[in-house]
Amino acid sequence: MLYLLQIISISDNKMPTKKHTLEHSRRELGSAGLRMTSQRALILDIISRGHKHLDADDIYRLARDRQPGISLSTVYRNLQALKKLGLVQELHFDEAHHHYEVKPSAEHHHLVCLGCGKIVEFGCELCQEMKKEIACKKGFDITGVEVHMTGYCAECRKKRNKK
Amino acid sequence: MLYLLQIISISDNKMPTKKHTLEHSRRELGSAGLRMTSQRALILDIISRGHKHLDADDIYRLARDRQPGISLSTVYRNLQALKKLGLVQELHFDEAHHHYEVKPSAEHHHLVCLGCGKIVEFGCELCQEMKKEIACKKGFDITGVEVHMTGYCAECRKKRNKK
DNA sequence: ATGGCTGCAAAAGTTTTGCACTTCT
DNA sequence: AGAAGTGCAAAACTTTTGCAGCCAT
Repeated sequence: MLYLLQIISISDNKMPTKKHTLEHSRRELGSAGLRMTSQRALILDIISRGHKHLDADDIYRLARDRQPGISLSTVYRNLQALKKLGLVQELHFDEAHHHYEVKPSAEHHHLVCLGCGKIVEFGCELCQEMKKEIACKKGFDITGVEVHMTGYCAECRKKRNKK
Repeated sequence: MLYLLQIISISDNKMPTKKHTLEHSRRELGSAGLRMTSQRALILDIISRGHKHLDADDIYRLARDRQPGISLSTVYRNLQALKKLGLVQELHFDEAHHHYEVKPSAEHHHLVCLGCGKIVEFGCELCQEMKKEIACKKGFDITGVEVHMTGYCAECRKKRNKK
């Protein structure tokens, strides 16, 4: 499976600190009848710290470093729960990997280099316009936008030309 | 795994007929040292006819209806070969399914209703601008853009409000 | 003829589930 | 207390691979 998760923008406008997001998560969990367990907190922490793109297994291994007994099922179950809750959001990348990342507040998208695999994030004002346009045209209430571009970065283009 | 394939836009401006795409495919295959087999043709035909979003298994079952001996490995191998060749392109949707669709000529994107699962396709001129903007800002040569929006369609909104 | 392709079966990998036990609230 | 959560192991899926024979070119 290949997808990404990102923590949805914290809805208050203050700088979201770790404490904020943890408390926020706890509230969200609570109001859904779910609990905050050490595993859950650990997983949330890993996802929100890790500014890299982590997959389920990466998260599992990182979690195991800090809490050796944790099981992979727990990771999967929690990713699913958090996703369902809306605390975490799936993105979909290339074929073989699932990654996870934080999205502190601003909506951003991904640009993947097909040469070196580098992932660049970018913000985009046009997306907002696009969203409005499509919402209007199709009569949808749009809740999420994900833009995924692929191409070759400057360095890889240079390398390619040399060959 | 969850991704979509779509036949990349036929590069001549004539209305792409089945014959055209098949010949085109054959040429592309040939120049890569690959062959056109009955299975390959069948799979290509299924993908290019099926205007629905089919996953690997759907394709397998449809193929089996017409050629009972075909194997799932063959479907996978072909999807991969066609993808590598660029005759087919992967998209990434929601979590649990892989779909395939045809993209006759114009770039288009997807809007998924979270209520009823309906998938609406849309074209978007802003995307071209967006592409240019990002290419320029990040120094990339951009080869593909995929936009994926989620939300609720008019009907599902009505239903929701009634509740 | 010869190198790509296929079917079959087995393997590899990822995600889900059943169950008994534990732990938040 | 009671419901949600956990670990473990097994199951369910999806995708990939090895191999012997087949078939486009």
